[in-house]
Amino acid sequence: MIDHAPPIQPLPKVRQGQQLKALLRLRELLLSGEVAPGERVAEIPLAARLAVSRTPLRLALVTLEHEGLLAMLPGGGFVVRDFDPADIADAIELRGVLEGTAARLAAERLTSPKALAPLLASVEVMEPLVRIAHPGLVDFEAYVAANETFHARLLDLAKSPMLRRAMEQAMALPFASPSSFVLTQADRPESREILFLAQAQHRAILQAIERREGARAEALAREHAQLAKQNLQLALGDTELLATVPGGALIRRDSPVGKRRHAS
Amino acid sequence: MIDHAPPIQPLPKVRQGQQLKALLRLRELLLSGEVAPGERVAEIPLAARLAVSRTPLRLALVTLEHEGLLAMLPGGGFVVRDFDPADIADAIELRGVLEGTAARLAAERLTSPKALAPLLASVEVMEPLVRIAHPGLVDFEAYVAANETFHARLLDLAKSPMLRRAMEQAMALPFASPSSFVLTQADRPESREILFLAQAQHRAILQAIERREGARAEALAREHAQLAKQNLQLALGDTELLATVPGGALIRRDSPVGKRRHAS
DNA sequence: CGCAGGATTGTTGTATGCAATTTTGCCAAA
DNA sequence: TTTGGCAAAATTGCATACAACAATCCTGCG
Repeated sequence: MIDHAPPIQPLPKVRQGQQLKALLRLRELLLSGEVAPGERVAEIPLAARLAVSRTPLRLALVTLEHEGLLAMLPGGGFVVRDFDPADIADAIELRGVLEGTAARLAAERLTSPKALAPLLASVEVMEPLVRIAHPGLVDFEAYVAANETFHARLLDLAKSPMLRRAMEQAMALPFASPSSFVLTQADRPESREILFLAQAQHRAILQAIERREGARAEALAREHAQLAKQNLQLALGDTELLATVPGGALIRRDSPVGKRRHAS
Repeated sequence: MIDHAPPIQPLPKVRQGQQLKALLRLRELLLSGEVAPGERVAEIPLAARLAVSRTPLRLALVTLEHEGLLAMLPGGGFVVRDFDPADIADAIELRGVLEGTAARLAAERLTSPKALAPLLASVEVMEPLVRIAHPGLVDFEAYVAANETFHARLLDLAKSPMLRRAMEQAMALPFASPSSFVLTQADRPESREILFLAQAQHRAILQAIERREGARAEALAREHAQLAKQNLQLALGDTELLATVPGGALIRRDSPVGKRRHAS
């Protein structure tokens, strides 16, 4: 029994020690909005807050700048970035393009139908969860997990370290992640229908890859991402909903009631 | 006077001082191969060589890791990465996909024909340079400059900061840059023909955007990138040629004599 | 002679002190 | 009241010292 395709180059992109602590805690602070967008990130108090010294903190700052959550200031130092709805939409569009490419490459580079087993497995996990006839509430947690697995396996099938890098970079912004807006419809009555549509697309993508129909696979994966964009539009109208999405605190809605800009 | 404009738009992604010096010099050392692929990067001697201290050097190391030129080691520290032909091909493919998206967005988001002026200007600069009837040698330097301008203006027209980010990341690998393999054909007799073809694609992309034919613009931009892939194949067979391309020292050819591994 | 254990050396990760530059606050002058 | 400039304060950037960790080599024992 062979675990499927191992990574070609096991690159340990993982920091360790204080630097990792700073990175994780600060990222959490940013995504939760505890350190607000527009706010200048002061190193010394932040280092104290994170219980690390300035040196590893500074490394983490540079990393987060590359991830896109921070921006450099002309005079030095960093600010917390924010994103307007157009940015979010473009981020999702971009993910769609990259996933489309992954799907196409998966189709073009498929060697044996057996290689599709992991992808198929994730699809089959989701299948019963989205059945419209299925009684009770949707198990969103299980769906999200399987959904992310699906997208991860799809990326595996593309067999392209370069594409993987690009995808990781694109999904560093949390609201660009495949499942980011799934939970926004947890309470909506039509949620099951939407998930059913998404699942239909999953199956279609799988089929297209299996038949080596690269162009179709690409188009389907792109359209799949449009679903997220649609959910974004819904969420933008509902402040509470927006607060539940991962990086929701970073989304700037152009003055719904009044412009609020507070430092700390 | 709190008449603040909200935009944090102007992102000065520019380092300064010692950090910048370390970044530029080290990047140069990496691209030229003076610090060879596979080699572990020792901080202390390198700091001495670059005439900076370890602190700014370390920041530069993290940056270069994000750019993809370095990789972290499990025990700590960094190695110089290398890339096999399949990686290069995928990098070019990826650039094609992103530029295709830029072209499509440019078409979809075009407001006025006047906005095309900068793109048109760069096309017209190249026009006389590639005329087959044109006497004398091709002015490659001028062509490369105008070509890069073309691709930069195209990215402008997409009006998408997110796409810009992705593109910058993808082109951090120098051989993925639009002009990287142009110079490899400087001596070839058919160079003018190839450049003429490329220019025809430039014109076609411009026209498609002008007519707001997004799908066509995307397909053309993708095909345009295929030209670079073709030049890559040529360069892979010629060691001397490969040495002239920007990041050529980073390309690993599995065996000296014409061994080519098909990436599919 | 081989292997294991330990000391030693070299390297990276972290902390802190210092210098330089930017920002801020204040006061004076138009 | 506004503006210009100057000084003080705070913050970033840099350098170095120290600590922890890993690899290596030597030595002693089996």
